[in-house]
Amino acid sequence: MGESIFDRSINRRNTLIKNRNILQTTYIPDQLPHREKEINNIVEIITPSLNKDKPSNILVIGKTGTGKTAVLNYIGKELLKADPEKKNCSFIYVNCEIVDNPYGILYNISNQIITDHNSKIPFTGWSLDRVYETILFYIDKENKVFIIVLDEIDRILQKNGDDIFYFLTTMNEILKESKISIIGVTNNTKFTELLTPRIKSRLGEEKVVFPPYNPEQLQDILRKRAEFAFEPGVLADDVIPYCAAISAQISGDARRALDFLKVSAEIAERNGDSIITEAHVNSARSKIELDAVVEVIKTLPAQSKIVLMSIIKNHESKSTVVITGDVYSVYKEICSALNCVVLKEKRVADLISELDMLGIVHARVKSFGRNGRTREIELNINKDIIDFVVKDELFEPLLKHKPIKQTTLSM
DNA sequence: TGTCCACTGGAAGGGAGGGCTT
DNA sequence: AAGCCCTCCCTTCCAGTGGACA
Repeated sequence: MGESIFDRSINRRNTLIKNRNILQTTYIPDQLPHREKEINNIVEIITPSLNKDKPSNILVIGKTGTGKTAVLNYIGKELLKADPEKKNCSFIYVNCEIVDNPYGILYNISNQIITDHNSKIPFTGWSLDRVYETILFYIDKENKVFIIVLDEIDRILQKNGDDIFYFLTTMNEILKESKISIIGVTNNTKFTELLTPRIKSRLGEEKVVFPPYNPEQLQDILRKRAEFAFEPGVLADDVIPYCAAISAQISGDARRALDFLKVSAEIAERNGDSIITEAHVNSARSKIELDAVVEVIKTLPAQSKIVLMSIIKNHESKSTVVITGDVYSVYKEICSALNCVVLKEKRVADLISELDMLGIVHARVKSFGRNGRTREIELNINKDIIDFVVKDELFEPLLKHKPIKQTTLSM
């Protein structure tokens, strides 16, 4: 057998991590430490469903990484244990971050209710009314309670208003045999304020708040996972406390803490180190931050990239503050150089707002008196990432264009 | 004190693109 | 094939506005 270029790499692999899966943020452990109270709370509210009685609707509120999704998935599993044949209740989970339009949500719900392949709802094409009627029919046919979890529920609200919630919460008035109960999950503490009154009272019959984890709790969580995930003795003593401390500082986010641990281990493995130390955590920290931004920028639509590029160019060429109008004029130039569609001012202004929301730029409204009221736009990414944007293949024609311009000028 | 700038922010609507229905 | 429907991206329209300046 000849030597392969993979040999060295394969020998080095998996020496520290025993079970990679456990460190994944999607992994649901058998126990969820420090969420007992919240679990009990929810369980108590939804227990009536096992007797076909309709539980109250619940709003679950808590920041990212406080275990909301994990708890709900866990409860879903347990509910199935209590009613294995789904005679009295069914648990339905929809992530509204992935499908954020009314049709998509109803489609998703229907997929989990309608088992008969021939009666499934198509993923597009029907009127919402028809989808709604069909779902209603199949729900009622089952004669049981449906618990519908809408994760990241604020996503829908942003784009579509709360009509869909009205649909869902009024279903019970039409249903004869079955009942549905909604569990809305959000990390926006002000979520209820954004709802119209008719929905507010219905959706928030009960509220369960998930507080952020404190450093000790985070340590606990990490230790439980580390025990199964790592080979014994590969973690330096201070690694877990350190991971816990920095994530507690940020927001008590267990997901992030876990990520620190996982990426630290991966970095150590790649370096061929036999022990994971605080230094690895530090590299992990910056790697995670960098990767997140790069990922966001990579997946930006072309027009957004051009707008971002316009902002970058403005900052390169101007020492004064950059405002919406400046960005737009550079934007127009770049578009014509790239030979692509030129959007109108309003749209570009909106794209700037989107970049702001993604945290790539800071754009705050400011009045310049006689010079009007507009946004003052600052970049919120470092030099390396700016380079990354500029080198995007989308902007290659920009480099080629220059010589051509020069020749036309000299003629 | 009022004016006026350069937009903002919200609403409404068009039209392309997906796909179902008859 | 013609007629629907929903979503996405975009344009058009417009009232509203914070603060420098006259």
